[in-house]
Amino acid sequence: MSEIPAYQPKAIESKWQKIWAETHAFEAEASHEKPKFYGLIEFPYPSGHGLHVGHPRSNTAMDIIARKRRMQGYNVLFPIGWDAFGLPTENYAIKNHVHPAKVTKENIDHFRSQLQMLGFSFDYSREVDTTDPGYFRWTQWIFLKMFEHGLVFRDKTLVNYCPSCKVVLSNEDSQGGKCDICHNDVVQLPKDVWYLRITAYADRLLEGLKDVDYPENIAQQQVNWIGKSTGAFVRFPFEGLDEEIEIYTTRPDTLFGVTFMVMAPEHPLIDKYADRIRNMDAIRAYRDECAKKTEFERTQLAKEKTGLKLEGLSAVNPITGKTVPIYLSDYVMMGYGTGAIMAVPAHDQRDWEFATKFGIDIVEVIQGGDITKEAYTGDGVMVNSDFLNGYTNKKDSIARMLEEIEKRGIGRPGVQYKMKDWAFNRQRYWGEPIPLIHCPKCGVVAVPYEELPLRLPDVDDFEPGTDGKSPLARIESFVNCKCPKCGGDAKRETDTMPQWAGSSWYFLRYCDPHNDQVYADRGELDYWMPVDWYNGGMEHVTRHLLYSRFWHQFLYDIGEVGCPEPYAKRTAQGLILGTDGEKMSKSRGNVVNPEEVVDEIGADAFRCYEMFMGAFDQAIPWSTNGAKGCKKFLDRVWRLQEKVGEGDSYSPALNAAVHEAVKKVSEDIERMKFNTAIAAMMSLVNEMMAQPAITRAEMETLLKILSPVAPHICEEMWQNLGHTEPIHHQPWPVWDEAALQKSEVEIAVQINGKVRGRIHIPADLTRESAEKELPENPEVQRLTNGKQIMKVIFVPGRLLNIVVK
RNA sequence: GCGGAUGUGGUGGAAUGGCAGACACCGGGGACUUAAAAUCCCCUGACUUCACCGUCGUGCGGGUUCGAGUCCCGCCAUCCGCACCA
Repeated sequence: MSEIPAYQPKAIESKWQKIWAETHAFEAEASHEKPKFYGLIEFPYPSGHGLHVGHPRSNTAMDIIARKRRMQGYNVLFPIGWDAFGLPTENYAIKNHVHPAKVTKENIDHFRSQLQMLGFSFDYSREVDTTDPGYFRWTQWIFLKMFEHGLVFRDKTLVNYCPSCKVVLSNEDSQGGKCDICHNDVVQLPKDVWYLRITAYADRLLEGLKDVDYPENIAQQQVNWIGKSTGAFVRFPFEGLDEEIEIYTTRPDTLFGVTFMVMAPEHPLIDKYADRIRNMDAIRAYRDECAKKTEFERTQLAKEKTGLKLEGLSAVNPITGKTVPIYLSDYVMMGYGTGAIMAVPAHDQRDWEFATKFGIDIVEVIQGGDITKEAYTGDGVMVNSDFLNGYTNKKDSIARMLEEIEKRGIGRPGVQYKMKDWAFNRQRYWGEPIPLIHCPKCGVVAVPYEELPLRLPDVDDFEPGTDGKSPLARIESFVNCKCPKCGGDAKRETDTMPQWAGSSWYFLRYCDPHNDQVYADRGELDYWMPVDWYNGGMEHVTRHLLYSRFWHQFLYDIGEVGCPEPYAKRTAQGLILGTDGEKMSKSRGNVVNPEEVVDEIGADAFRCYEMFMGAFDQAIPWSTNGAKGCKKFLDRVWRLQEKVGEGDSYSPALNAAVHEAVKKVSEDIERMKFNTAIAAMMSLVNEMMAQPAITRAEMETLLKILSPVAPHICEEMWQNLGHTEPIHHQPWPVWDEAALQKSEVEIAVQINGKVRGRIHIPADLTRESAEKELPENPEVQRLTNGKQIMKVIFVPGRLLNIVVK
């Protein structure tokens, strides 16, 4: 035992980070002999602000798992890269008159150094950057494959448009009517837009969830977002016209209760028959009114139904032959179903409200509620419904009605999804150019594969055009080209891909990042894929996680990858909040900078606190004092060096405690219970500190199980013990169940379920003999105090409960 | 409205139906020190008590059980996501 200098995290950490870099310590092995482990975190968007303490939570967790896997003998792929296209960089570039490529490079360098400061065991040799032409060449390649297979199409519809960012947004990017980038209100505009047909994969995206290990809330959120419903399309003829209007309903069995129909204000059939409609002026006024409403007004304030009747146009109920009036109302959306509904006010609350306001008949077809007060949506006996009368079961009545609908040829069963096709083009500069060409003769033609990558032209004006076009549209040399098919003059598509394009397949590129022949060698893909464990944020569940599953499923379908789902297991971390319990943001001024924390307590203590502060999947406020507590813990670990003796056994109890800690830490890391794993190590260290001496083996085992959490200090102490091989090459310790066994245990004695005392008993006492012998124990005798014993319950190692009268 | 989660000391949080509050933070007391920092030791859910003992205690109300923070039924509150989705 000798004098040990104080723990100096700064020196130790930079020393080991340098050694790891020089020895390429964490690069995946090229050989495919070992079992593999592919651990993934969402690659960061390198913003100008750098990291705050929330970002490393995911990285630290997966780093711990990756380090443990290496020690368990796996060939580990734990890569890092940069999701670097996107609007914040472009906006920064515009404001400061620098090229986004330059900003991106600076930001990446800053991010990389921040990550290295924290000692993550990334394989930096496999870094990818989505803005690198060598990367986005393959983003464009996959896009063209989709184009080839009919998954890319152009359509003029109402789209989400952010007037502030001047871009069209997907549904996923405009959730809640707010722009995902600037959080301003999104408006609905009719526009020509490129779509990816993600709805063709809606069922696959649902089905695939059954074969992967996702937490319930993530799977459920995807299910809700996809929003599958089954029902029927039914056609109602217009009275006196050779034209039908189709509706979608989930309750075709209520067809006899239809008393009116409602069309979305923008429904195209209205314009088609404008000359027959007598109140077109009023209709146009109503449309204008609806278009002006914000999302908030439409959903929150519009409890009161608005609308008006179509004069001069009505429909016929195809099952009853009765005339049905048609109304216009904005509670019916053009973007879902067919943009028109059959209204059954007795059994749909929205229809009920509308009917009540406009004095329309309400006809009951399902008994069980009071339809004068509100719509009845429960089950009941069907009435007023001809051949359906007497049905009591929803499933049966729907099946019967579907049969009838098909027999009469007035409709068909059908499925609807809330999820919409993915609006894929952005009218901005800093993204992958869409490799399509508009030829006046041939139409839309793909850029030939051999011409990829289609590079971004170098310009110095990135301002989005006022005409709703991308800045690329102003560059003649880029726009004008020859049609690859006919050789005639043609023009390039000038929009770029959305932020989510590059991230939809990056996990595949990591498998073989430097390949310039294919996006990744098939042998590498077959070895590494699928990702074994993917951790990330909840905010990506209905965007990146859905999009990338879609791209991967497509690649699987065309035989490019060998597994149908990209991620075998997905987990998500909770947010780290500011010390005030609010979400960290620059505007709130509660951002904690990791550099300052590391400067004060070191990266190891920082990592330790990130994992110790609370349950991994819960949101937790940052505590500066809590972080310091972890520094104190590592100080104690460091001082343990003074206690390492030459003997090979000092305390059997401590030896058992070491085995217990190995077991607890091994199991807790797998369950992402990092907080209790660290608590177990703290307890062990406290116990060790209380000993006069500990053995070298005990010290070494502690260092091994602590090393994934606090790698630098453990490498240093490992080296101080005289080792020349690094600790991350050591095998993960195993615990000995036998060593956990104690000869004697203390159990609680309960009387009628309340703890009254404690006794020491032999650990191997069987239930049978315990229940017979223990009531004789003097302490138990004292507690039962001569009362009549009704029942004795013995839980080995836990307690004895005596029921007395 | 629909879906998901959460509710435990002053704080963050532990707890396969089996000793509630592990492990920390904060706070209090003591040791060491000229002093401070660091470190070490002790106390720290509430009420009662000098102390032991005892009583109460996991959002609220019921229930199941020898035994409930945990399971069941009914509420309340907070957070997140979606939302006039036919």
